[in-house]
Amino acid sequence: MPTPTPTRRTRRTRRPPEARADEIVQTARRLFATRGFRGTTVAAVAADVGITDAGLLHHFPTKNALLKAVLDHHTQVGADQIRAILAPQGLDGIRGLAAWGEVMESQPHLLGFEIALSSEAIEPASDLHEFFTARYTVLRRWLMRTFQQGVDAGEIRPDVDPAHETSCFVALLDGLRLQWFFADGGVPIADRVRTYVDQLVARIEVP
Amino acid sequence: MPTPTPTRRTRRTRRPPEARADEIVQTARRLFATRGFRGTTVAAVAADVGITDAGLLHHFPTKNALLKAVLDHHTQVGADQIRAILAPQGLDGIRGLAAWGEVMESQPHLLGFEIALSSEAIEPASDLHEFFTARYTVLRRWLMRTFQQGVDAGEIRPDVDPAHETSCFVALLDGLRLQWFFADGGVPIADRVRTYVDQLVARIEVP
DNA sequence: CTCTCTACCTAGTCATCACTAGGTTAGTGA
DNA sequence: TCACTAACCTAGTGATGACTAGGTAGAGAG
Repeated sequence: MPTPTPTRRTRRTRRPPEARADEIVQTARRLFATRGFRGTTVAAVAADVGITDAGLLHHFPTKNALLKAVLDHHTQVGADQIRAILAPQGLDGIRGLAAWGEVMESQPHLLGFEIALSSEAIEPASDLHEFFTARYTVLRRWLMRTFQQGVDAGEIRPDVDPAHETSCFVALLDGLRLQWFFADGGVPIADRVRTYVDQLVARIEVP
Repeated sequence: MPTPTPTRRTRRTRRPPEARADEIVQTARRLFATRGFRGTTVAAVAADVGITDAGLLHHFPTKNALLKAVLDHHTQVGADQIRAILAPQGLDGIRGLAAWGEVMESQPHLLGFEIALSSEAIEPASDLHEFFTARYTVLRRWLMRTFQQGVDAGEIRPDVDPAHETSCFVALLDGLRLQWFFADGGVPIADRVRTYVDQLVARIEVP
């Protein structure tokens, strides 16, 4: 038995930096989603991409820089989705929320990502805290505006409280996300959201 | 300058093992709530108690043993609360859920605990995953039974789906917990829960 | 073909942290 | 008062993981 695991010395596949950086961010997002930020090692991300940890740190100088890039990417994607769903105004916008559950179900890794990171974002000092705070603020502002449009247009009862409805709907989404992971047998997120929105519309629309 | 930091050699305060173990579990729960399990070191818990890490490991042989003790304690306390709130049967049990928000608001450290640990519970292998799964199962079973009692007693409309209402209520609680930490200015959890339950009761009760 | 630039590697360093071996002293019971 | 148990301590060990210094080779420019 000669050399143990010869491993075909240095089969390097060199890639343009931008493409490699994208690949790293995608992989990191996937691993963060299952093991969290602290629970994911730089080496693990690098191995999944097919390079070494030192190789990865050539693209992102520190682990925190990688986190920042992942959060930026995530924010970008999330904002696009929010915009798409909340494009219609007023009550139609609210009706459109029924589709949100399907969006969530189609991207389970995305669900894990936010759960995994939310815990590490509790201490107010962290980058993560800022990220989550910003995300909530944006989402709530969009939703509240949509409710308010409906009220102003006379489609929604004037006694409906946009702040309350917004809080509850966002809470529903976050809570269902958790159940997706922990309830045995799985929770039909899309069904739950659709039914909730149906009941919501029935309750708030002007007859 | 002789000895640096003399630190009053060995001011040992020795305590009976049971009292010390309790103290350690309480402290660990508090630290887990802000930094998570991975983010909390054994030494940090020990220092907060006033002993060394080795001293702590005399009471709990490994960090995982400590986690298990904390989870057991948490489960005990949580189960007592669930039982107390869901003591009334049927529609009255549902009406009683309005008080849940106040219970949550009165124990913010308890909120953090579950958020902090839920993220590390995503991977199905961990002790934590089992803990959360069990917790959800118990809570859902209690709630579904209460809804079903109401339907059977003719207090709740027969077309109400207990599984759906249960999912949504639990999701609301979990989601509000998150908002408690991330929404600027804070979310009035108790108000949100009470209003939600009022609307729920109005929607499902037989006229 | 050669030159150069840089993506990537090898081989470390250093800090952190769970855990251990063995000593020390505070209480407790006789 | 005198052991004796055990709740602590000191001082490690080894594993892990972020990050670094300096070398190597792939690929486009000329």
